[in-house]
Amino acid sequence: MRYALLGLLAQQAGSGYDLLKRFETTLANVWPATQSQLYGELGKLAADDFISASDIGPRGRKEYVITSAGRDALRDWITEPTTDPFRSTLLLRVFLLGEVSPAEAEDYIAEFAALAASELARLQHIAATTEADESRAAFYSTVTLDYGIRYAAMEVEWAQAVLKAIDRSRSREKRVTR
Amino acid sequence: MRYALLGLLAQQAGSGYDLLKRFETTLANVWPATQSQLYGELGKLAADDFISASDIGPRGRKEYVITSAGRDALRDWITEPTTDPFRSTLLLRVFLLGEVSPAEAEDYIAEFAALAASELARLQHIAATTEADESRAAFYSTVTLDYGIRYAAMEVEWAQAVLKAIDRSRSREKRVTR
DNA sequence: TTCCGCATGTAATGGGTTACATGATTAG
DNA sequence: CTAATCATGTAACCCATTACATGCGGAA
Repeated sequence: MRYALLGLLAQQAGSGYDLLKRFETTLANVWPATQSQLYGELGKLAADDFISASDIGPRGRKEYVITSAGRDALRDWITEPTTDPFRSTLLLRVFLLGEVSPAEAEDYIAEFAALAASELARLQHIAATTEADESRAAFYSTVTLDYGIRYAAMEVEWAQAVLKAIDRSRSREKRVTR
Repeated sequence: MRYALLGLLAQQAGSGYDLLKRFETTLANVWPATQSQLYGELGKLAADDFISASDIGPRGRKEYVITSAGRDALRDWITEPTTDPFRSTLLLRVFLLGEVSPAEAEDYIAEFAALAASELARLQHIAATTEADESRAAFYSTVTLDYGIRYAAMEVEWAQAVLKAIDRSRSREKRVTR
């Protein structure tokens, strides 16, 4: 969260409220966070002198700006190698799908396929309705969107492959039982 | 975590230590957890009567068994629709890659591509060296592995596409500056 | 008898989620 | 005047990570 906010402030200064709005339309897709968390983290960033409240406006509005120490910290963080521990309730459920009836398992996968397909459509819609911009920030924004699209497409294909495999093993079982 | 343990116990009873071993070789790939967490959760599951210590052996070993309440809870949970909030430090970094120099950005993606490729190789090796088994549990285990392979392959392709796009925009910039 | 593996836990800390809580401005 | 939006925060709780802590049993 820390670096999500620092990154948004590096692109453009603003208040917590501003950041919240920008956050929701951009980073929330790759890094969900709540309003509580955002304000809390802003306080900590300010305490560490990575950002500073440059101005206080109406309603106690604080305009935050990134400091040079903040910029340095951000750049260091961005180029650190990524080690994302992978954790998925979907795969946890799938792994345990042998514990429910074959019919329920099939339903579960089918439901997931539909969900993934609608997510794919949603992202493709965004890609289609966003016009290109020359900035580097915009470039990397489309690149992250592309990741999402490939991901969703992969999930749809996988789910369909699983459904086919379930069908195959069902007809095999029938043959044996007969 | 709760249901990961319940699921393992549904497949086969055992001690915390047993579960830890089984966990490491199976579910840890989709749901990382530590030994601390495992023992803590076992205590809570026992307090909720989802599991019970059927026997106490040497060294204070407790043999846990799933109860019928536990089985019911597990089945209910497995068939609940999946809503995985997606959170990725990779994509957070990529989104902010405009904040570092183009050369650093390219390096970062190239490094990631290599990482993803080695992960893909690792998973394909597992798939190649695991012989098939007829059980339903084994079927869903290969299905989760297949997801991992498709995922890693997708990441490799995506990273390569990004590298190509970076190259294209670099040569475009050269042309303009000239 | 000594070491490895079995076997179980506790404590501190940090991040995230949910819910609660309050109040000022401005547009209509 | 009144409702929507701007704007900021606090508190309780849960989950996960890291580090620490202890001790028995069996095999060589």
